[in-house]
Amino acid sequence: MAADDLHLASAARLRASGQRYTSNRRAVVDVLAGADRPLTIPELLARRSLAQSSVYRNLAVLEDSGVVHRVTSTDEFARFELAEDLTEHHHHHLICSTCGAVADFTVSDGLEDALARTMANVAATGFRPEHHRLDLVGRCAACA
Amino acid sequence: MAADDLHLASAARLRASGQRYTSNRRAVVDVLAGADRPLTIPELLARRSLAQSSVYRNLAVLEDSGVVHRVTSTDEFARFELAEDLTEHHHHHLICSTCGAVADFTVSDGLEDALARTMANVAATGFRPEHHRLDLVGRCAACA
DNA sequence: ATTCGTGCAAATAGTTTGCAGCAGA
DNA sequence: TCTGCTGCAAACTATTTGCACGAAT
Repeated sequence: MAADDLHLASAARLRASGQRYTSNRRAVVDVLAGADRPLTIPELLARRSLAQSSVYRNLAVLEDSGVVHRVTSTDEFARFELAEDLTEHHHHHLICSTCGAVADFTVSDGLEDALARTMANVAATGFRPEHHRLDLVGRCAACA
Repeated sequence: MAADDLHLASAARLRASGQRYTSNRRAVVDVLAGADRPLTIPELLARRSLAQSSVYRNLAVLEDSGVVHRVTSTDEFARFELAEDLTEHHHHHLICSTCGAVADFTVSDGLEDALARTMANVAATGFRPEHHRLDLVGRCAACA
């Protein structure tokens, strides 16, 4: 997706939630769009000088509006990435069990289909699946 | 696995790490063995009256020794369960996106095989997979 | 006797929030 | 103008740690 379309789509989702697409929020989306993996707040602040509290607040707003997605790792930092339907890139995460680093990866369509079938089956138990989370946990190149 | 064998195996793993199997640690293993899902520290404390700091410290020791496993959800609480090779019950988690509740579930052997093949493929990239994590995120019965 | 575990209370750190000033509709 | 965003600093909360005492070898 082109950068302009991304911002247009982000603005639309915020507007749908009664929120504005301010320059700070645009900056957050920009930084996340330029990363090839989910970013922590310190990483985000290192790439764009913003008030920490505004970043926390804006990420919460962006998450509520479905523009960004929160990723959980093994360390104490929350990580954020753009929603998959904005990037049009369904992917999963490699998570380092030692340092908590997160990288993106994809799997075959066949496996994704199998996952989708599994989700449909579980729906019978009273649980309403929204999406799945397939992570590979192990040692990253730096920690191996 | 019988309760006695579980404690025997737990004691052996701790000893291998140069740690003792104290009554507090045994109590933690007991409580986790009696739960059908990962427990938070508050939940653990509610089931057995222990000092909070000891529970945190003992869970860290038990995790290092491979007796318990830490589970991450969407809320701010860490959750703990017995290691799969102690319970002999490979499973995955249903995670509520609203309240963070976690429940266990299993998938077909076919899907597990496909996951194993995927893990083998990713190994080529410099990442050394240790295990996979397949979670279904959605609304639990209480939050639906 | 010496090493390690325990429990209380204090410290730490990621995240959230109150508030006064500013900006956009 | 009026609502809501911003940024600073203070508050909040899960988790960690210092320390003195007790238990185990």
